Amino acid sequence: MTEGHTVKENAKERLKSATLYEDMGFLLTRSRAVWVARDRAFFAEFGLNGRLYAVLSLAASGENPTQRELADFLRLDASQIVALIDDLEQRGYVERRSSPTDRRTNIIVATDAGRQVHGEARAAARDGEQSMGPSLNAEDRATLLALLQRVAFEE
Amino acid sequence: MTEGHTVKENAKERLKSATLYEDMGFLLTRSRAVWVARDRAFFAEFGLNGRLYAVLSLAASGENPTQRELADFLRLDASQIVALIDDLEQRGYVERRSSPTDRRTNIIVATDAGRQVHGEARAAARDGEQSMGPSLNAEDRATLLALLQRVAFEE
DNA sequence: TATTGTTATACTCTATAACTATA
DNA sequence: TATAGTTATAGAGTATAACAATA
Repeated sequence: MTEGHTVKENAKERLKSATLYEDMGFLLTRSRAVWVARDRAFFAEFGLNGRLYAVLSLAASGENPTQRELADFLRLDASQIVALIDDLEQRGYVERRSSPTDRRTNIIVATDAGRQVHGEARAAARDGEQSMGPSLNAEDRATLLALLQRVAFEE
Repeated sequence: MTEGHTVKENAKERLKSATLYEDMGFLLTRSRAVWVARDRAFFAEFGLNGRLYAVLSLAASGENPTQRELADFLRLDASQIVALIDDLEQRGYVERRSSPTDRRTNIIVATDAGRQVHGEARAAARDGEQSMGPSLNAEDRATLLALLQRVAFEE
């Protein structure tokens, strides 16, 4: 039993000698999976997931994004934004406001309820990161954030 | 036209003021999407995708992993490993060898052809990163890699 | 009893194409 | 002609449950 556990952990360490352990694509994939699996629990408390949270966050930013701008920023197809907005709108968290200058475009803004939920979900995720997150100090965290911002928005 | 492009880019910059731009989960998700979209072209040349490449890479590592060990290292369910190995085995890139000490377990090893393809795919991805990748210098890249290794394997 | 590999299933995410109404 | 939003569809990725063989 304890031996089994030890063997399994040793295997995990052993495989770190593989070239894959230096592969950026693999590390980004595994890091993201670990991170969102933890976030999921905190967001589920508010009926949200990562994508709904992201849209709500931008809607609550005060920048009045259009659906197209949401799609570009989140790197999702415009068709996916439709379903996400539909969902949040039905719950009364965001509103579609037609632009006064271009009747094709919708401006997405968070309602009071939407801002409230976003604030609570954000706090829950932040607290969760502190209690269960990786052992990154403030400096490491800021460094990682800055590097990811460059990779994420290079295209 | 050029104005439209400018407006769109400004919107993207404008939304960076949102709290989401500091959100680790979002940045990991977007970084991964950007990275694997680029990798996809290089891997497709060899009939591979990110997950097949990862399994092949571990099979070619010389560490003789079992299917269970592959699942743990890649953070995939054991049932997903079955299909990936089936695929690679049919192409003659890996073999299932039953363990001499435990008849339940399969040890996965790359064939000569598998090692060959893995080497070529790895070189193509590396070259592609240099020509199309983010403007990270060697130090930034190493820093990012080390931080991601910690996040990816914290659990 | 517990673990390895396996099959099956459902759900989410992602990628594409085509349509409409406006510009 | 081009763009914003929408609908539809198929494929890839992910999460769970259950089973047979073996430990």
